[in-house]
Amino acid sequence: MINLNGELKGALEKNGQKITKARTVIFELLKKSQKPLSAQEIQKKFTDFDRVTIYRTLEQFSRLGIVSKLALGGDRAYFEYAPVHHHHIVCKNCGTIEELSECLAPKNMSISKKTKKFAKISHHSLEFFGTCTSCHNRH
Amino acid sequence: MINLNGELKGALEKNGQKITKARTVIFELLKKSQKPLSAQEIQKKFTDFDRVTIYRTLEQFSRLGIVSKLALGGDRAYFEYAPVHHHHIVCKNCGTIEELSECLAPKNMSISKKTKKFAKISHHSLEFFGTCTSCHNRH
DNA sequence: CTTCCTGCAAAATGTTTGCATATCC
DNA sequence: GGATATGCAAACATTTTGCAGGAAG
Repeated sequence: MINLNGELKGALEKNGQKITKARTVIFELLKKSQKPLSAQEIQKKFTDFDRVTIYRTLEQFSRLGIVSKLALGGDRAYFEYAPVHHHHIVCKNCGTIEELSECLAPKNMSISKKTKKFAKISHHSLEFFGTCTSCHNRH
Repeated sequence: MINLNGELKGALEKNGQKITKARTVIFELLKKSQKPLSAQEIQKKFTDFDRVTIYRTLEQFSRLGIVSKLALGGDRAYFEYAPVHHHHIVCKNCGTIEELSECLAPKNMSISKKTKKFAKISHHSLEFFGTCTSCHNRH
């Protein structure tokens, strides 16, 4: 927690927003997590913060572009610190999420050529679904 | 509506489930739609069906594999009749959805080689986001 | 006439908003 | 001290569940 926060501090100050306990610890948690986290998972770690604070913080981080918000097919949103864009595999059975290293999707440019109705492509989401080994073995 | 329903009829009968008005018209609507529809959009077309019936029907179709359920980043689910797998572009501003013709994602097999934790990959979701021409022009 | 479906009411879940108080700078 | 954050309560939106009456085969 020493000064891993330069990045966060910069993004917040640029917008006249304050460095608070909640923002710092939530950012740290996302940064060290090996997988995307939902608001509830974060809340479970920090029961002393109200869930509203967690939602507001995550939304803000996503707005500032310091974390990404993912739609992984379930009923809730996931957030991850992802300086390098990548994809995920989600277990249909237990929800386990694994990250895949590099971006495997076609370039936005090649998509622009295929659309009639869009002026600009800004990003994409590529997620895989399947069965993780432990659910698979457990039959 | 004459006999476009062979497909639906077969899938329902195989599972001892009944062919009803709601199922028939919702299936027809999805089949002729050029884009994925949400439960609310369907309800708006068929105000005489309860929204619960619409949710149950869509969930059933998705379970039977005759429609696909999509997570397009918003807060609700979308459903489409998609005998041929494809992707979409969604306008970040107005939500307009355009279909892209073919599948552009890497083959599941090539993904299997990249994961340590998964025994099987069953499907994927690839969606693009951007600004549609009409939102772009409207500034 | 039995089984499955639908509507209604109610609940569950995830997320957002309003406002008074607390915290940051 | 002034601006921004937080907690609490309440609202909201989407989706799910329970149950009694209705339609399908």
